[in-house]
Amino acid sequence: MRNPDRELLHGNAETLVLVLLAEDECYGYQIRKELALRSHHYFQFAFGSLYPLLRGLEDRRLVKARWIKAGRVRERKQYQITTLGRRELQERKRKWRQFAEAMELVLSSSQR
Amino acid sequence: MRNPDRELLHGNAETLVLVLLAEDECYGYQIRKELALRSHHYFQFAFGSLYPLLRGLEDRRLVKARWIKAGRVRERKQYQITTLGRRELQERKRKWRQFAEAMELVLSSSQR
DNA sequence: CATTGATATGTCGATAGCCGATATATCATG
DNA sequence: CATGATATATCGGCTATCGACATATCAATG
Repeated sequence: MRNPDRELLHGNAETLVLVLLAEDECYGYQIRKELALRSHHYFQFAFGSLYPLLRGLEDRRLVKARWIKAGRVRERKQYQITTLGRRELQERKRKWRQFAEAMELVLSSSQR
Repeated sequence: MRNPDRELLHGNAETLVLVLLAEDECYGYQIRKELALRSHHYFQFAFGSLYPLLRGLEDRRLVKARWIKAGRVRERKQYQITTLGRRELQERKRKWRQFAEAMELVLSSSQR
């Protein structure tokens, strides 16, 4: 990806993808563009991260996929979030905020 | 560690340790306790993470260490942050907040 | 008509960071 | 005398992310 700090992304990449899919169905390439847009170009997912990640979500039934061919030979694989995926997203959002809160507690404790 | 979500910690463990050392010198076991305290028991570093991490900071000259023997045979290894370490901490804090901001941008974008 | 860049999906091996298990040793408490 | 807290350390394993590579189409530019 050329994500500015790849270690920080750890465990959050799937969350970000699920956020988009909770809104509307998307295909891989589009997800990448949309995440870049919404994060003011902070997130720039590597394809080597994105496609295996989507496969993982599919295997765990958090999303389901179908191929769309709109005149092109190389089709798009469109993903839709499942009910299970929505539940997972809620849980992940909660955990992220909990983590971020704990981080801020420590980071701000030393500024006295 | 039994950290609630170990993936989320990725890349931030060193930052948390540096925060404490920027305030006052500490030894490993103490750092673990203090981080638990300040994060309302969210962070519970594993020793298998903590000691190699401290060694890494030492190797990169972000901290320096000395052995303290206060009557005990098993001594404490006390760490002090260096000037280089303080610079690194500022940079890491900045990057963390940048990352957290990008996360929130995406997470909140779907709540319309 | 040829080249370039954007679109589009995918695999594979490498890397990095954190953890569990294990080892060792002292000291205070009950 | 046993247990739990204190204290440091190593080693192998896991998992998420990434870089490099492969493949293919289509639109625009010169």
